[in-house]
Parts: sequence; structure tokens; C-alpha cells
Amino acid sequence: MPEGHTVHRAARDHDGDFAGQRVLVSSPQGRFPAEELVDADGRAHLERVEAYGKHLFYVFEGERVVHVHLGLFGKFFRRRTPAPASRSSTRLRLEGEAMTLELVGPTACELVSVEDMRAITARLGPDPLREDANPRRFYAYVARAKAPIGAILMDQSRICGVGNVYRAEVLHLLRVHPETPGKALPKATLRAMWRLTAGLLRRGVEEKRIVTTRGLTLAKPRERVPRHDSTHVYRRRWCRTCEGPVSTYTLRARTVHYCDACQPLEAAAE
DNA sequence: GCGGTATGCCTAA
DNA sequence: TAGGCCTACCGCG
Repeated sequence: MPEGHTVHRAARDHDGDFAGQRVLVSSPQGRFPAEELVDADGRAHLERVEAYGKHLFYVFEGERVVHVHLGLFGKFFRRRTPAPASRSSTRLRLEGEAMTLELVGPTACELVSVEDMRAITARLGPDPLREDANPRRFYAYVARAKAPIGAILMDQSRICGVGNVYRAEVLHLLRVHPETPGKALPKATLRAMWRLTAGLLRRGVEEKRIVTTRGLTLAKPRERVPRHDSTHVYRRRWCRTCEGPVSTYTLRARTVHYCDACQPLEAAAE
């Protein structure tokens, strides 16, 4: 689940659940130093929760920040308070007035300072899900990059929040081959790429899952797009658009999915 | 119960 | 580029 949409949705939900409260903080698994954050009653005052790309920041009183990165396996379990007993693998547990949160399997869950938080976000490219995002940094880099666009989209220092699923789907919808060098892409295609990425990510935040089919509009409340129909090429054997075979190869240790017929290399590189 | 798989990313060589 | 981290889930038997 964890591409940018998951993280931004978590920030929104958790901010609503806990911001402004003295939250009971613990680490049933013992690998997060909750005792360094809490007062004698086991609680700490949470001011707000913020997302930047795939990074989450829980900002507590006193400029103390819990930095979370879900990695490949990380997952949240959100329940009403009082919640049932924690599973033993729970790295971080937050108990608020109405909701209780458990975090399992994250790559990062650490107590940092506000300066550390700034240093982390400073390393990231613009995030299409943030109001303050400036896509010009992305355009400027791609316009002179020899690197394939398929690699650039996954590079969090160039554009952040995009993962393997959105990469495959954005390139497919724009009919761009993943091996196209950045600088071969027309400016108009780049602008469309940013807008499409932002639109798909926003839809993901609302639907709490990645759906790139059936346009950018949200599914009707009860109309759940079946899993096998939620992407065009990602993890599919046959292209949803042309029904031809989906090709895969490994680029920087990640499997790229694309359709050779819909995304020819020449066409994209004019 | 076991083995394979996954939407990520860091480090060593 | 390969390996490691770390967990849930699913299909198979």
C-alpha cells in the first residue's frame, strides 16, 4: 500500500484522531523509545501530523518529532478506543480519546528534532500532494536528464510520493516508454505528467487505494472498482488498453511494467 | 504450516 | 548490483 497517497491519507486521519490531545504513547515491541517522549503519565501532547512524500511526521510539544517511513512492509491499524490488546509486533502505539493506532513493520520509526525533520524534507523533490509543491524543480531536472524517465519518477529527490504502481500507470496513460531519456520528453508532456500524477495521487488519498482506471473522477460511493480492473499495466499480464502482452524488466532493482504497443520508445522520444 | 510475494530504500562492494 | 531489513497475506497442500 505505501506510496504517497497512503501516507497523506494517514496524516489526514491521524491528525484528526490525535492532534491537540495528550496521547498515550507506547511500543509493545520495544523498539521505539516511547519513554524518551512521554511524561510520567505515559502521555505526550501531539500538535499535528504532516506528510511529505512517503514520510510522516508526528509533531509533539517541545519540537519533538516522530518520523515514520513505512517502507515496503509498514502498516497502520486504526481502531476505536478502547482497542483490543496490541499485537506483539507493534512498534508504536498511540492511544487517543476516540481512536487507537498501531504501527507495524515500518522501515523507520524514530524520535527526531524539528531540524532533523527539515533536513529530511530538504532532500526530497516536490510532492504533488502538497500545496507548497513547486514542479519547476522537477521540470528543470528532467529537461536535461539523460536518465530514463522510469527511473526519475521513482527518485524521491526529484519528485516524491510516486512508487512502482503510479510510475507504471502514469507512463502508460501518457504513452511514454519508461526508458525514454528525461531530456527527450516535450515540455507539454512533462506538465501533463505532473498534473496526472497529482490527480491520481489525490484520487488515491480519497479512495484509500490506487485506482488509475475510469478517469480521474472518484468512483461512486458504492461502486468499488475490482482489483483486477484498477490498473492498466501494473501487475497485469495483458494490457487493459490494447489487450496486448504487458512487458516487464528490472530497472534499479524494481520491476517495471509497461506495454510495448501502447508505449513505443520512438514515439515518446520525438 | 510453508513458501512466495509486495506499493521501499539503505548499505557494501 | 546484490543483499538485507521486516511483516502481513494468500495460495497451496
